[in-house]
Amino acid sequence: MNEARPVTRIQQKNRATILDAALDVFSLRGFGGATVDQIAATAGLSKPNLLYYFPTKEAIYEALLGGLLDTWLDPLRAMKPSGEPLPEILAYVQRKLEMSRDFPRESRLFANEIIQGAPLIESELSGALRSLVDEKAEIINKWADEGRIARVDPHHLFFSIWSLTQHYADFDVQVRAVLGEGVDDPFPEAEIYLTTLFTRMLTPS
Amino acid sequence: MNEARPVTRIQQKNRATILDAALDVFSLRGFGGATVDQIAATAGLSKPNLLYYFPTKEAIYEALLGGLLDTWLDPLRAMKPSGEPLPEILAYVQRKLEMSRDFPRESRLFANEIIQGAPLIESELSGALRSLVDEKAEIINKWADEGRIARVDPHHLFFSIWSLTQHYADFDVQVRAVLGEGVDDPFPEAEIYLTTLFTRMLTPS
DNA sequence: TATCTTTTTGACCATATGGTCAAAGCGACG
DNA sequence: CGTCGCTTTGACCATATGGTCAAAAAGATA
Repeated sequence: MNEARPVTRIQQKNRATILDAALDVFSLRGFGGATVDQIAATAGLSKPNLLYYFPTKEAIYEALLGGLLDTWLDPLRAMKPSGEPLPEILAYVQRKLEMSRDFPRESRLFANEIIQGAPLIESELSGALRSLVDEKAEIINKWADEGRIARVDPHHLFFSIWSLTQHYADFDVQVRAVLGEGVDDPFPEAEIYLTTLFTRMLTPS
Repeated sequence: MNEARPVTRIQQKNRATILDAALDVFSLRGFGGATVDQIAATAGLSKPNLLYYFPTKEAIYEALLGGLLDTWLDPLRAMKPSGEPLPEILAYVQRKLEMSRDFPRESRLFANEIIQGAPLIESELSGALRSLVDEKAEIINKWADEGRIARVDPHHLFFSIWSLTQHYADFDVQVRAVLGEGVDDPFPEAEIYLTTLFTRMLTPS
């Protein structure tokens, strides 16, 4: 019973290679726009060989998306009611911004999925995501009750954190086009700006 | 020389129908994921008939995208240096939010294009878009110089306006999933939240 | 080295897809 | 009513695409 899946070295390596290549392709073209041949070529494998590791194109996509939402929410999970309100929130913003900087492909994959109606993860959105957000929204409300931050709609606060941080990954091309050649890394300025924004908005008057 | 294109009633109607159907399909599936058959079916036309009005799938896509950026920027153009700073900016935010509410498909089409690297409009991004933004950034800076708003990075200010407002169109599914069944229109609350956010951030301390 | 399992591949298949074309249908106008 | 130009369509085509399969190649194991 020990080897239901005989995960060999080769399998581990090739699965990882395939998923990495698929992330490249899916995040750039979306599910429908991606082809198995493109993924196989990017991975440096023949198409039948790729299909030896994953039975279908859907299976690759699902493997990528599975757990992505979880990873995406880890920074929010880390927001503790015991901490100081503003630093906790700013830390969350910063972690999300770091994810946009370090994992832009994952962000774009996620964005693509949502824009296209989240056919695969809608249940998770209204399940796990929603309950986590509701739970954390309570914390925000409690902090506001205590006068430790200004009162804001907690759900829209989270929306704003998501959109502001993910924008730098998803709309990277636009950001760079607008900032021009002179700016090769928008993230340091983004961090300053977002810190200012949330500090000013949440500091009790 | 009056009728280089003999735009008949039928042509006008069918072109409009096709573009509307194409907007449905492209905004939901992206360029690569959309098929001519889907568009034709949505438009209620046969495929050859559709291709009588637009020579290729690309042509339909380009027709949709052409001018979309322009329309998208109109609210920004309306921001006048002669007005009161905060109301001008809040009006811009509100107009953008209204566009997300009233034209979500256009917003998603645009988002798809950018996420996928903006192959078609990158030149416009670093051309027309960039110069308009630079011009309006000057105004923001001037207002800050005069102490009429708090100082912020104007480019990132625009990024934040775009991302916050478009989020409600592009990530609509997620927004609704998180807010739950009880909320059928997130926009009124969004407007309040965004007004609060930008007011608090931009009001001079 | 011989054997057994895992991995890789060339050849192949059915269907989907973007696009063409000649011919038929239709509507305005003299 | 007949003609002429615009519109529509069924049939068709080449290529792309997701996926299969039997057999060869390459490891692992004894």
